[in-house]
Amino acid sequence: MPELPEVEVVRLGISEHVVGRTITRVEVFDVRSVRRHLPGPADFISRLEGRTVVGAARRGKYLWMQLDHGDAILCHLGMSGQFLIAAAAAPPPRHLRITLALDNGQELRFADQRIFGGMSFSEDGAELPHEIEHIARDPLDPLFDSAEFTRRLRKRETGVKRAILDQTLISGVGNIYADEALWRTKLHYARNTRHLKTREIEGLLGHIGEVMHEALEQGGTSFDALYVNVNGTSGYFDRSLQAYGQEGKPCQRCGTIMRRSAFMNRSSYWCPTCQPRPRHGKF
DNA sequence: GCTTGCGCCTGAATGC
DNA sequence: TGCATTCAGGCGCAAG
Repeated sequence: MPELPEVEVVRLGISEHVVGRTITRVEVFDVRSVRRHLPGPADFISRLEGRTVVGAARRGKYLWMQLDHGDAILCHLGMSGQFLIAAAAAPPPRHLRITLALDNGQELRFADQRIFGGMSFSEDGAELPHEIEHIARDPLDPLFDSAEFTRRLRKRETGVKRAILDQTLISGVGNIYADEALWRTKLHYARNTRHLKTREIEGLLGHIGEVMHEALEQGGTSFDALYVNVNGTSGYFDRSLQAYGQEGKPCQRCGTIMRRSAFMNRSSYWCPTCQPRPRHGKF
């Protein structure tokens, strides 16, 4: 499950291995991986062949390869997407969906088991693809505006976790890091956004950034010439999670048994002592 | 305009 | 053993 730090690692890998190269040939092995490209796979292929990649950019979990003449290839890893760099002669990985052959004998390969991810061509999208103009800046973005986030959060009438998972308010926060940041801030996921104290919002923002920076430090060196990114599971997931997946284990802060609750067709993990459930109508 | 829940996907894990 | 069901989650979209 790639979270924002893993996507940033992928972006760095593409910067190093793909930028400056020209795409000589494109193969689409599963049309569902280009379903966001509405004109279809044939158009996708014809738009890319012969183009040169001049940069790699990211907003939230979206990343795009900037092309010559101001266009872009917009990419999302979804749940299981991976980019790999390999020699053209190397055996294809499992779940290979798209191959971009480069002018140095290597290929950029997109593998994606569950096909939640994909690629599309974005005309004039080099600066910011119009398809993702609605996506808010992410906490690693130097232009992220904390005051604006606080103002917009307060206008919401919903649970705090639901809000931080909303990509139009703040991007790049997934289910796992949301639980981690809420645990660190000692906030229950259902706390009402409208009644959060300023210091609670500031604390939450600080902890979101903290979680992401820690993951980035751990995952930032995990690619080499063979793998742009091994996959979404950096060592961070195994060693450093203090909330997500910890149901039935003692809270690492107070020892209370951690709980899991159904939330938006998935799960929320929380400590009943550190993150007390809001009383109805009170919070 | 804002909030909420569904559907897309596969394969590992679980249940019978 | 084998088949069926459940679960995981990011995001767009439609409905409320």
